[in-house]
Amino acid sequence: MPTDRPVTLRAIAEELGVSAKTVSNAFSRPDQLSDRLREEVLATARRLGYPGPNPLAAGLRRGRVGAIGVAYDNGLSYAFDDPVAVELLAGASTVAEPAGAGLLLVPGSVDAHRREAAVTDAVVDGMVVSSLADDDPLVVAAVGRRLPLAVVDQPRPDRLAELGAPDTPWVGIDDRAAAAAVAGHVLALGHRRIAVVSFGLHREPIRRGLVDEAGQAAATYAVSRDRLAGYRDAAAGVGIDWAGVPVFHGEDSTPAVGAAGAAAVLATDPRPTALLCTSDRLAEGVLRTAARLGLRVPADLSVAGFDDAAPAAGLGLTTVRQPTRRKGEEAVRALLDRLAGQPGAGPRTLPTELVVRTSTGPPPVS
Amino acid sequence: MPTDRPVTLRAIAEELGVSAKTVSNAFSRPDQLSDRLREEVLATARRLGYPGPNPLAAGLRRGRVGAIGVAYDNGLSYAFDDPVAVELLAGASTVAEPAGAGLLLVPGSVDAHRREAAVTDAVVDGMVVSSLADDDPLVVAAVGRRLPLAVVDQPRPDRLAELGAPDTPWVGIDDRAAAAAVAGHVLALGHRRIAVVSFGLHREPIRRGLVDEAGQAAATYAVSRDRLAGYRDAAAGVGIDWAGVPVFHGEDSTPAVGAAGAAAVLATDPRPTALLCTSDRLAEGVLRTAARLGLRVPADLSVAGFDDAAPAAGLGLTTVRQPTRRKGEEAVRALLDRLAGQPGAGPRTLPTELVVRTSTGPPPVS
DNA sequence: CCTCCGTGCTTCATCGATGAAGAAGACGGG
DNA sequence: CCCGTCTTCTTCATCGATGAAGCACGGAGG
Repeated sequence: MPTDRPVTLRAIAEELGVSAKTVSNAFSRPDQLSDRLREEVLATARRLGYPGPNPLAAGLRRGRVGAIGVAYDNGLSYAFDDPVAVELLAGASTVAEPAGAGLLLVPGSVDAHRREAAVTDAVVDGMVVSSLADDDPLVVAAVGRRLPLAVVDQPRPDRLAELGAPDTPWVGIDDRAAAAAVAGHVLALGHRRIAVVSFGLHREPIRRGLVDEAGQAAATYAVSRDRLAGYRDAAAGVGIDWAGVPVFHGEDSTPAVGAAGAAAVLATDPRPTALLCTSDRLAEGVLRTAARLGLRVPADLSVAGFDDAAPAAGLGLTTVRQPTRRKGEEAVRALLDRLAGQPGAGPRTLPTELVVRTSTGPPPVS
Repeated sequence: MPTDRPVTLRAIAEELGVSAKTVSNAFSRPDQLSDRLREEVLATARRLGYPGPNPLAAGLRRGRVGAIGVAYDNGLSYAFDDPVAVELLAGASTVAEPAGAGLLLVPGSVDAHRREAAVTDAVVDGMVVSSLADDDPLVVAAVGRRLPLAVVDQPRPDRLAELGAPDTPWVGIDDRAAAAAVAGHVLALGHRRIAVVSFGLHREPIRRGLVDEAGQAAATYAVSRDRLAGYRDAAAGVGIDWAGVPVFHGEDSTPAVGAAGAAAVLATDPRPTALLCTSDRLAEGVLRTAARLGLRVPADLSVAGFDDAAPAAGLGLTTVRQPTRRKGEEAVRALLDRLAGQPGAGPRTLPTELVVRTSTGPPPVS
C-alpha cells in the first residue's frame, strides 16, 4: 500500500532527503537539477504513487491555470443543439488549442443564483461571454470578478462601459445594418406586407407572442433590438408603417419557436407575403409551418433567415452570412493577448454579407 | 484608486478589524455571522473592489473545483466539426449542468508532449476520456493522475485494468456485434464483393490506404479493430474470404477521407458492390465519390454507415444507430457518482439498432 | 445561582505547490 | 593561489482561501 492519504511533493522530498523545491523542479524545471537526481526523484515519485504536481496548487501559486471560460446565454445543453453556438465554440477552440488553453464551458442554469455562482466560481484565466442581455446579472458578475473578459455580440460596448469595463474586447457585427440589408432585399422584390419572427427580446419573458413597438424598443437583448431596428429602417425607406408590421418573439432560437411564430404572424390579416426571421433555425421552423399550411416558398411566401448557419444552404434559405466562427476566434485571440499583457483591444465589428437563395422571390399577385 | 495589487480577503478583514475567516463566511456561509456584520463586510468589499473569493484558492482548500474534464482523441477544433463528438458533449452537458459542474475541454495538440501536459495540468475534479487508442499516452497520463475517470468507447475495460484502473466506469457499445449486424444486412441482400472504408486504425499512421489482415489485427483503436472484426464475422458467415476484401483506412472520420477511401476501394478489381463505412461522415464522402463516378446508389453501389448521426437520415443512409448522447450522459453520471463517494460503476454496454434506409439494396445483376 | 447551550466570531493550521534569493562546491582564468 | 562564475540545491515566504476547534457572551432551564 503506497499511502492512504494523497502523496505530495513533500512526501517525496522527505523520502529522498532533498528539499521540496528540488522535487518541484524535477517536474517543472528539469534544467534546474542534475539528470541523476532528477531520475531518482521521478523513480521515487513513481514508487510512491505520486500523481504529479497538483495543477490547482501550482495554478494558485503561478496565477494562471491555462483555461478560458465560455459563458453562454442559454444552458450548455441548448448550446450544443444550436449550430451557431457550436460554430462559435469551434472558432474559439481553433485559437485556444494551439495556445494550450482549455475551454471551460460554464454551466448555465434556470436558477439565477446558481447561474451567477457558476461564473463566480469558474476556475479560469479569462472569460468569453456571449450573447447576454444588457440586464443579465451574469455580466455584472463577470465584470465584478475583474477577470480579463472578451464579449461576443452582446452586451454592447456602451453597456460594458456603463459597467465599468470600457476597454473590454468586443466582437460582433453591425446587426442593424445587416438586418436592414436582408429586409431591403425582400422589399426590393416588391413585398409590402411583411412580418417578423424573432427570438427572445427580454431575458424574463413577460409574454411570448406578438409584440408592439414599445415592447420592441424595450428589448434588453441588444441583438434582437438592433435587428428589429434594421428591419424597421428598411421598411421606413419604402414608406411602410411599422406599427402595422406583426412582430412575433419566442423564447429562443429553435425551429419549434419559428414554427409557432409563423403560425402566429400568418394568422394576421392581411396575411404577410414575406417573413423575416432573426435566425436560420427560426426560419427552418417557419418553412415547416409554411409547408404545413400548403404555402409554396417563395411563390406564396418569401422567407429570409439570419446567420447562414448549417441548415441554410440545404434549405435554400436567403439569409445574411455572418462570420460566427471568426467571432469565436477573435474573442479568444483578444483574450489571450490581454492575458499576455497587452491592453484591451476594444470593439471590433466584422463584416456580413447578404446571401440570396431560393426562399425569397416576388410577392404573389393578389 | 482602490489598489494596485489584488484585493484579498485579508485586506477587507484588516480594513474592518475582523478576522479573515469572518469575511470568508460573509461570502460562503452567510448563516455563520450576523446580517449586520455581513452587510458591512459586503459593503467594504464593494468599496475596495474585491473580486470575491478566489475560486482557485477555495478549490485548493476544499479539494474540488466544480469542473469535469473532457479529453478527446482528436483536437477540439476537429471535435466541433464532428456531429458525433458534439452529440457526446451535448449528452455530457445535460448531466453536468444541473449538477452545477462545468466541462473543461482539454486542448488536444499534434505535439505529443503538450497533449499529455494538457491532461496533467487540467484543473478538474474528474475526467471523461473518449475514443483514445490503447497505446495513447494520454490514457496513461490520465490514469497516472489518480483522478476519477470515466471512459467512453475506448480504451476498453481490459486495457484499463492493465493500466491499473480496473474499476473505471466505462460506457460503450458492442462494436463487433453492431458491425456484424450492418454487414449481415448487406450480405443478406446478396452482396458478395464488399469493401470497407474505415477511420484510423493506429494513432501513428504508418501508411494510409489499403491495409491487410495483419494490419487490421494490429489496430490500436479498439473501436476500429472490433468493427472490422464484426464485418469479418458476418463475411465468414457467408463464406467470403476476408483476405480478398479491400479495407481502406484514413486519418479520421471526415467526408474527405470517405471520398478518398471510396475512390481507392472502387478501383480494385472486381469492383465491390457494397461499401461498409465505420462512420456516417465517411459514408457521406463515399456517396460523394459514387456520385462523381456516376454510380447510382443503391442500384450500382450499396453504402452503409455507422452512428446514425446528423447527416444519415437526410442522406437516406443505412446505418447502425448508437446512443451517442446517452454515452455522454452515462459517463458524466458515473463520474459524478464516483465524486460523490460511490465506488466505480464498471463497464456498461448500451444497445444499438440497425437502421435500414435507401442507400442499400440488392447488388446489380452483372 | 449554577449549568448548559446556541450564537457569533476568532485562532490555528493547512490545502500543495512555486518564485526569489541565497549558499556550497566545482571549475576555469589570471 | 585567489576570485568570479556556473551548477546544483536549499531556505523562506507566499499564493488566497477554508475546515476544525475554541472562546466569550447571553439567555433558558433546573
